[in-house]
Amino acid sequence: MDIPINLKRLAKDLNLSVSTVSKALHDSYEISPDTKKRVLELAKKLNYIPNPYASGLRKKKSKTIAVVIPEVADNFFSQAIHAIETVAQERGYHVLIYLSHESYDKEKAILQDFRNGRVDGVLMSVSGETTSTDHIEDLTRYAIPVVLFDRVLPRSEFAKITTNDYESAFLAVRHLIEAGCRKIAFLSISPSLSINQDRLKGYQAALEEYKLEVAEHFIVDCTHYPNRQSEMIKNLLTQPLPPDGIMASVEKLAFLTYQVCVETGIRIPNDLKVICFSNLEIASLLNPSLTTITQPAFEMGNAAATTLFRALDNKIYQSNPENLEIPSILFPRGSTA
Amino acid sequence: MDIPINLKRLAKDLNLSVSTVSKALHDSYEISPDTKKRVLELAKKLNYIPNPYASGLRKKKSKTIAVVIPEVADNFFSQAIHAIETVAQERGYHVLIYLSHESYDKEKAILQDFRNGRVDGVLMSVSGETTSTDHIEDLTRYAIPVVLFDRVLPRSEFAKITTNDYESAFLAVRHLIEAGCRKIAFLSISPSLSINQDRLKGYQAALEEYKLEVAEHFIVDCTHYPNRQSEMIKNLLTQPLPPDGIMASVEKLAFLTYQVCVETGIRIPNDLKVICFSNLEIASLLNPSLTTITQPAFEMGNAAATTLFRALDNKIYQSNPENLEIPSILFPRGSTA
DNA sequence: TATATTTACGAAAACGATTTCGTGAATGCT
DNA sequence: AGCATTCACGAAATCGTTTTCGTAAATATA
Repeated sequence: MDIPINLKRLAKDLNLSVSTVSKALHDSYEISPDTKKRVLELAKKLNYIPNPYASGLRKKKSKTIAVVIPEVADNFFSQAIHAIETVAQERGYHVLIYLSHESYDKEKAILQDFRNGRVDGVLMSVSGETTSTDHIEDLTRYAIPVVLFDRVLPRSEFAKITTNDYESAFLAVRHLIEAGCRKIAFLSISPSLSINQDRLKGYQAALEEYKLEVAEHFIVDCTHYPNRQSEMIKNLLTQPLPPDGIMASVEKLAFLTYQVCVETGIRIPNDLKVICFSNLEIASLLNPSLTTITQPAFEMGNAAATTLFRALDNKIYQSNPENLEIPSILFPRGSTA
Repeated sequence: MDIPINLKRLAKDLNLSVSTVSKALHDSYEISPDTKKRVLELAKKLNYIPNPYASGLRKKKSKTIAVVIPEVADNFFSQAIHAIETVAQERGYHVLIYLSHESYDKEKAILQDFRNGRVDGVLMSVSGETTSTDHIEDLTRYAIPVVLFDRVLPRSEFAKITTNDYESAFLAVRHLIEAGCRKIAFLSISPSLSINQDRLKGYQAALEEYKLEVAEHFIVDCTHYPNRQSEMIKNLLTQPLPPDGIMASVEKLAFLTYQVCVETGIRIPNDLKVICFSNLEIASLLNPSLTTITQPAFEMGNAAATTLFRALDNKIYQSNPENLEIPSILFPRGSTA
């Protein structure tokens, strides 16, 4: 069993002091070129890796960021993580990942743990239960920058990376209307999230613009009892006056809609047209191909990470928090033909 | 700007020594119940969080594991991460995530960095370029347990969590044969991976069992030039004597096959039947619904994490490394009807 | 030549928590 | 009462790096 190489070991082998070795490795002007060379050579030969806990303790920097998200099962977050990890790796940072499982309490506990130096910064998409910003402000009071992405808290003082949820929803509903829909339902989860409220407002605005009625029972919140979602959609679609268009706020509800339609014999797009926010690359391979509002997941992850690192570079945090909106793109496909 | 609470601060407020406070927080028998209560109350009130870098340095434990995977864009790894994070969270561990981007050099560099205490253990699925085990053995020489999952290195001494790739591939090809296929092609990436070799062997064995010819030009490796994969599949399918069945080793190649078929007018399943290893929940919604060999991604992630924690609990690492095989399940659907 | 400055390094003090060891006071025992 | 334990705590070393400060020797300056 090998024991790790540390500065003391290098110093002893080279007949130097620990401080000299440390300075040499940091290319300090205090150290002669000769000594630097000797040190670097031995360090390389013995494969010296600095102990991150020791230097983290001393420098009060962890070179680590945290990514806190509700779930990873979603395609959006997979792509976002991909982008984030790539940016972090380029900058020599490490990435801790945490799932809040849509629970505010868990999210809060996770953030709590960051207050004593575990991470230098945080990227977060809030849980469906999160409405308060207290737990996040707690962090920023310890000078830990936080960048929210996708699911953000509006009117908060944190940097935010979002997509144009309102406009996208508006355009999506207009797309349904132009395809002939007159009774359009809105499916969502986590109604308290601003992202969902924005989409709902876009939905409502489009209906009003076209003088269509906004019917309360066509706005379906599928948050609770995840195993009853299918049933709720079925009830919606099999009522006496069913909708002829579905706008789903999340991928999963569109898939459930597809399944319910298979079960009940409702034909897409003939009887019902479907559009949803999604990041599925193979939406075009579905039966029928699914019209999506595709969020720029990779770009948003990339922007979030870049913004965070900018905050970490300027020691001054968020004198002027940056809010960035990256537009989604509507891809018309078979489900709204 | 608040400054973090540390033991010194607690000690001062309580008129105690730092060591007494530390012991009280660890419920040491040396400390009186009264003092413990005082300490715990103040710690709670001031929201004391121990500095992980200080205690990590002292205890030589990071309470952190690393997950090293080739890509996260795949559904398999999303689900595996989900399981891993959940297990880790239960046990109070933190999860660092790293992408090797299918590069051996990157994978090696990532593992290098773990040699000085950054993590207590590693979960890994190797890159497509990885054939040597040296960089992993390096880690175990520093008493850092490694559990490989899904893409493992055969005949290595590390704990391994796999699925039954050989049998699954065999059954998949038999399924194609029973559905009427006689000219079955095998699509893969990363041919050097044992996981792919096992699948290939299963494919070959099934063909031999049914006295079908194993044609070299029906074994297509799409590893290089990712943007030529589509072209390679097209060439395969439009040759004079094209295959009537496709067995794809990874999800993505099946999707590309679908797209090529749309372009070329080849009908699935009439002209061509398709089966693939996949973790897509909505395979049944594709056009046509896709027959899959579904890998137990969540279970494998769960098993890998559990195995790693078992190794971390017994200080004795891998006196007898555990190999676990969790079977995949074949779901017959429209693409092989 | 005498003084000032630069060069190149080492000693030691941090960082915050843990742990070993030591010790005065309280308690037990005979 | 006299001795041995136990109790409850504090001092100090330790983990490995970084960084401040101090200082001999070498060089530059007047």
